[in-house]
Amino acid sequence: MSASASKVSSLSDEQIINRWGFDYYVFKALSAFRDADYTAFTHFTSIIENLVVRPVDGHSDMIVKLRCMQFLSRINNGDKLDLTFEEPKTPLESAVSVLESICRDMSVPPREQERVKQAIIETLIMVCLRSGEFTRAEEVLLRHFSDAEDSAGKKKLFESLIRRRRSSHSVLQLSSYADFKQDMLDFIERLYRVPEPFLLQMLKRSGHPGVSSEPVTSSSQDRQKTSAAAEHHGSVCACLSLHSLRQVYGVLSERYGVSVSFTQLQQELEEEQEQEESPELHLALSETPREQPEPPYAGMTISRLVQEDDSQLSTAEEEETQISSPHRIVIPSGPDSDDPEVRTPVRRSDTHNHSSECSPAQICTPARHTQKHNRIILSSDVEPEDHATSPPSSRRSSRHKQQQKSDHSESKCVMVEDDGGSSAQVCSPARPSSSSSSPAVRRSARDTQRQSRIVLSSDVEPEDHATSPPSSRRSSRHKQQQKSVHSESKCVMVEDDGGSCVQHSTPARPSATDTQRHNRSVTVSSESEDHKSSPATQTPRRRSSPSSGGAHKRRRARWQDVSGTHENWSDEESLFSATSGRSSKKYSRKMWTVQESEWLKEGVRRFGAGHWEKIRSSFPFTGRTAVNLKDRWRTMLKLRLV
DNA sequence: ATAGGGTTACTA
DNA sequence: TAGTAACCCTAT
Repeated sequence: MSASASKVSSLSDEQIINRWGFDYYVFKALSAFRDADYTAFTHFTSIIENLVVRPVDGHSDMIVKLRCMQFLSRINNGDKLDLTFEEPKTPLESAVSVLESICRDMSVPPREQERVKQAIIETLIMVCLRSGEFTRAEEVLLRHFSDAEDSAGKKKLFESLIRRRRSSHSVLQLSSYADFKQDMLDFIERLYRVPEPFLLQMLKRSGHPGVSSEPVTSSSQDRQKTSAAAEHHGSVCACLSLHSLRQVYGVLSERYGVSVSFTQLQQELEEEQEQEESPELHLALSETPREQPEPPYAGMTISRLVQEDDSQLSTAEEEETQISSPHRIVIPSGPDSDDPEVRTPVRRSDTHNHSSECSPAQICTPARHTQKHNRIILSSDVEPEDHATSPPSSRRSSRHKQQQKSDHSESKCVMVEDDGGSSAQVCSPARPSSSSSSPAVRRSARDTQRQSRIVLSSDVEPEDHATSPPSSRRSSRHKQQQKSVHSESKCVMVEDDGGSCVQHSTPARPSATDTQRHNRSVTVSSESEDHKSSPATQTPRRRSSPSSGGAHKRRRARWQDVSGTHENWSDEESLFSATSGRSSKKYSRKMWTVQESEWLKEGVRRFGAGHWEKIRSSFPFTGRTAVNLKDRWRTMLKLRLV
């Protein structure tokens, strides 16, 4: 098939299915929020967080959804002043940052943007006042409060309350935080109507009773049912009537502007069948391939988008299994189907994934169909997850010193990564100096994220505000760094049959497993954070400020109790969750990915070295500060990577 | 916000 | 324990 088809096939089953799950849980999270079931909302965002650490078929609308989730998470926790998503900001200040990101990527009328921002700021001030945090309220007032005339009155009022240290006033009682939350949700929903997720549509089509088709507004009970049903449905064998399929296709193609007719697809499938002798019907959506530039994030795995760590080392892991066992979904002809059951095993492509793609939102980020990337396989024999197959522990390939002449090979590596071939150039459009703009999906310092996990999974536990920054810890003076090292970064590329490449960059580590994988023609996804994080697991040691250490450890332990899988979390895990208290001083290193380095290079090329903040905000860096960028650039220079 | 020196985390 | 990338701190 066409190039698009090969792209499709380059997606792993996990990526595709995770995408479905992602869409579904975003949908659920919004429903829960709408229903004021904030506990459920937190649960769903938690699931999403977990999900996006895995490889996911990431499209630009995924970023939009993630931002919406981030925004709502911050809003949701906005009345808890002791939490932070990005230090040292309060949740609502973080919400403003996310809002700015959202507004950059989607066309939001300036007025609306201003209104929402103002609502957030006012609420924040009220929250501060109610909790007696007058100084903070004053800070916020001075820093953020609109100077618009129509808010002058409010400003005066707040000023007066602050001056008089009044934490109760009729104004403060007037608006409830719950209303505010719903207002923010309305804003998000007006901006971006999340389409019904593919999984729900399939469930509905399958004739499963009790599936609500309403968009985001149905009750959470309904949704619970749906969810249960979906689970039930998950690995069940099903048959899809051609009629149903046609219906679904009709709806979806219309909604998402797919111009290929069902019949065309069938023909294509037949041809394909002939060629492949596959027992399955392969409906590759041959929507006219769009040659336009791909959406900034298209083709990236979300793990890349979120973690950006994939290229550090390729652990490959479970991907091994997917080749041999494609997941297949077979949809039963539902009770409502009056068609004679057509058991033609069907393999078809995509539409589903796009179920969310071309939503009505006015996404400026070139959100486009990327149908080519996905396919749905409808057939029999379901093979439930083998992801469990855990990876070998030794993950890093041994250092291949001097393996490369240096520079050249490095840059090559960069080009190959990512199934979609999305490399550095795929960055979001440079936005001329929106300086204060908050980063895309960016999170705060690492260890705080770790904490936030805990907060998420076991209810807020505000503490260690006291954590005082360590006073100068300089003492033992290290020796001077030596110049040396030219060829530190190695790039080993492994290409599998599918053409996907693995690269091991920089600290190359033991690669026995890689070779094996290679030999076995395994698609090795570039994500890898999970395993690499083992070092992180070794609990950052030293450099602890005495005051924070205890609490920190406690929380860690607690988290580990809860999940037992802490090891598998990346440093960058926390998308939506907040952390309580200020930073502890420990950190664990997060190596730079090739992708990030490429962004950096591109940024420097575009804006020049030294404009770190501008660069940072122009690319989807996550968890990187301008200083980080500067340091990385310094390292790259040292290593002559640029 | 950035530059540059110092420190820490992590690997071999 | 050395080497080093990533990170932190602080002066500007």
